[in-house]
Formats: sequence, C-alpha cells, structure tokens
Amino acid sequence: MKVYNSLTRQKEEFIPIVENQVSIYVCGPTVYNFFHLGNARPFVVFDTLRRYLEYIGNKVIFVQNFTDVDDKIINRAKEEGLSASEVSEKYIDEYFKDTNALNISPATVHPKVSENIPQIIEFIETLIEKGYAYEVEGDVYYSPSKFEGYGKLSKQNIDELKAGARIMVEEKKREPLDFALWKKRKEESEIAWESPWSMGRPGWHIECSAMSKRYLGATIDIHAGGQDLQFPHHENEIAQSEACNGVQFAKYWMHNGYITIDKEKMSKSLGNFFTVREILERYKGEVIRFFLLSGHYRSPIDFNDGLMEMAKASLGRLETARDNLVFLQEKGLDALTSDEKTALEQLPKYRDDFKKAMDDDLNTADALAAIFELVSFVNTTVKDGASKEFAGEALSMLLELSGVLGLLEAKDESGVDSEIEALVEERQKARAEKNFARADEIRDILKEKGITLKDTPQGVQIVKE
RNA sequence: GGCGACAUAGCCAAGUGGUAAGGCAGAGGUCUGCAAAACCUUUAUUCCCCAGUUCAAAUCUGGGUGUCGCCUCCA
Repeated sequence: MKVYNSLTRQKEEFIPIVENQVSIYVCGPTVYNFFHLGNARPFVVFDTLRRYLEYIGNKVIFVQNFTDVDDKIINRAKEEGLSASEVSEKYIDEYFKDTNALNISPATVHPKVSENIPQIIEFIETLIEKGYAYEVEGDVYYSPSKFEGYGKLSKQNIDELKAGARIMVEEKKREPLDFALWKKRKEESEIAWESPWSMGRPGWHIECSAMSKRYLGATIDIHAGGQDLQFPHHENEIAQSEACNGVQFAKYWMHNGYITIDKEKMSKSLGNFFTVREILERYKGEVIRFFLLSGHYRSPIDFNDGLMEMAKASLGRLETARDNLVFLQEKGLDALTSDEKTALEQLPKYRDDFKKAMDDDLNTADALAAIFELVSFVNTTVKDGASKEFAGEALSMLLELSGVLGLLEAKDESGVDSEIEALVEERQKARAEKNFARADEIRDILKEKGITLKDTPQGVQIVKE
C-alpha cells in the first residue's frame, strides 16, 4: 500500500515497523460540544484506513484521545453551571452516539488527558532536564529554537516563523514561538493537578506526545489528523516527542482536507458549521459516511443539501442492489446456470480493482467506482432471474467490499408484522382477480408506512425504508 | 511577506505521458396490469488560458488567470 506522507510530501510505500502490525494515533476531539462535520471527516477517513489495513491482514492498534482538559471545556462548564468533568463526560457519551451512527469503530484505546497527568508531568520533566523547556512562575514553556528539526513537517522556516509571529501576548515567554507545556491555574475553582511547578494543567500539545508514547511507544507508524493540525499542533508534537525520546516520532503523517461551506472552511471560529447530530436528523449516518468517502481524503469537500441528496441517491443504488440480492438469495432458482458460473469467476476482478484503488493512498472514490461496477455487472447478470447460489456469492462480495468502507452495515433485520403480511396477501389476491384499483390502494397504504412492494418474477419483494 | 493546495460534463468526482472511470440529474427505449428496481442507448473530439518539451500531454516545464487553505484556537 502506498500512502501520502505529509512529512516527505510524497506517496511512499507503507511499511510498518512491526510486520503485519500497525500503530496509529489520531488526534481526537475536545469534548465541549457535539462534533461537527469537519471533525467527523478524520474520524471516518482514518476509521476507513484502519478497516482497510485490517482487511489486508494487519493487526491495528488505534489510539484516539479525548481532550477533556481545556479552556473551552472550562468555559462551557461555567456557562452550564456544571463541573468540567460533567461537561466532558456528557460530550464523550454524545461522541459515541454520533460515531456509532457513522459506523466508526471505537478505537483500541480512547485515552483521556485527565487520566494521563502523571505521564504528562514526567514527559515535561524530561524536556526540562534535556534543556528544551523552562519554568517561569509556575508555567512551563517549550523552546522550539532549541529543537533542530522545528518546522520539518509544516516546511516552515523557524526564522520566518519568528518574523511572522505576532506580538508576544504572554510576557513570561522568552520567545514568541514558545508554547505552554504546563499552565498554572489562575483561579482556585479551575480544574488543576499538583506538579513540581504549580497547581495547574497541561498545555494542549503535550497531551498527544505523552499519550502516544504511553500507548504506542516512542515511535509510531502513522500519526493522523486534520490538515489544520499540521501547524502548530503536529509540529509541536514532533518537537516534544523527538526531543524527549531521541527517536523519530511518527514514520508517516497523514492529513485530511477540509469540509467547506460555499468554498469556505467549515470551522468553529467562523461559525459556519453543522454538527453531525443535526445532519443526522435529515440523513442517516451511512449517507454522511458515503458523502465523506466519495472524494479523496486529502481534497476539500464542499457541503450542501444538493450534494447530500446526491450522496443519498448514490448510496441508494448500492442499498437496492443489496436488497435485491438478499431477496434473490432466498427466492432465486435452485440451480446455478452456466452463465452464472462464468460470471462467478469474474467477481474477484472487482475486489482486485477495489484493492488497487485503496492501495493507492486510500483512494476511496475509485474504490467506490469499483463497487458500482460490481453492482452493474451483478445486476446485468441477474436481470432475467438468478440462482440462490449466485445471488449469495454476489451479495457476499458486495458486502465484503462495502464493509471495508463501513457502508451497507446497518440493516433492519426485523420481519414484517402479520397485519402487513395480510395486506400483501390481499393485494396478491386482488391482482390475480385483476382488481388493480384495490391492489394499488394497498400499495399506497403500505407506502405510507415506508414499505415498498416490488412485483418480481420471483414474487413480491418487500422493501422497508 | 513565508509555506501550500486546487481548477476535468448540468452537478459531484477518479485519472499524473498513450488517446477521458464511476455516481447523481436529464432524454429516449425494454420489461411491468401500472409501478418500483434493473437493463439498453444517449449526455466532455476534450480536461481554466497561453507557450514549450515529446511520436504522443488532462497528465511534464514555464508564464498567466481564478478559487481556497496554513502561518492564531480549530479536524
């Protein structure tokens, strides 16, 4: 598999440190609110990466943190009259509701900052010992100037950064680029921990370095996140981790592109964001997931109603194909025909195409095209009737590939109740008696309930919304 | 000012040297009691513009235009 490495700015063959085992760290959310579509993109994209790596035979250790100690959480807590931990716990629960709707698997570990304070303190102590960090009046800062490789990820020249840096806001810092590792609390009421420097809390960047080290070791295979984290967050992580551990931090850096609204970046600061929770009121999770995977993960994606409708219709084609195959698997003919036998031999070709696309830096758009081509091929084969065996084989190939993308997973397995069964039966009788008025009336009644009846050569197919 | 990304049909979107995937929408048709679904046909002589390299360019090079992003919390 080839992966675009932001560090080298080119596609590279992906070779994990340990064969068939991959360690991934993805920056997780600050839990002070529902997450928005822009936040969802890396969750979906890197969940898909994880699924694919597992699909091709790797064991994946996937770590995604929850930032549960942060100014925004503290502010939110004040607003709502809750404690900081009440706020973060609430939004962690909400996080799992939304990610579950998007078919995002839970990480192997979801560490929280609040549960890693000793590790963070130890990390900072090492940085101070090694001369990369310094304490001032209870605060601790990191000096990028001391770290030789500073700027290697974002390809920023440190002198340019210094020149462009804004006026020093915090006068305690020695240089404008210095960033906080530990912040002394300002009020008694703030959430704080004891440390060698003060009662306080960690800065933002240090948590990922510390948790990544604790759960995945000093060097990890893949570190991923949104493009806007590249600088300064990821740059700072590299500076912290490599200064502390003396080895390369992450071998591959992967960054996803933004979601835009009217071509402008969706962000909390601009206020032009849609939470996944509110989008879920109108579209089910798989539509959102399909939408996010329909373009390449590094390209920006514009979000609007028209595009969501398109995603819904496109996914619908896949769902219909799945439903039709499920039906045929049960109601199809008994004997496999020779044409089907030939067709069966061609099914793996679509898997090959799919893998080829995914191997090329997770080209999900191309991978989806392979699935659509599979669907066309199967539909054509099945057009004039199909055997149970063929339908079953085609279905399993479809589900295998779509499953890697986290699609076609949600399926209502419940049957239909007896009332509906009776109506379907009555309609069949009416049709036999050529009482089409009554037959259509029943179909309309069921349509109201979200049930579509399709008359096929194999009998009535009942499709639920 | 520094760093970077993108520009392909009505819309979305793959494709980085060999003659334009896939999806949505539209049009016509087949099947059907009618539908639905599916299938068939159809929708870019051309990939923002100009110049160059090459037997060959959407793909490489140079220039231009336009859009967006990072450099400040942000996925």
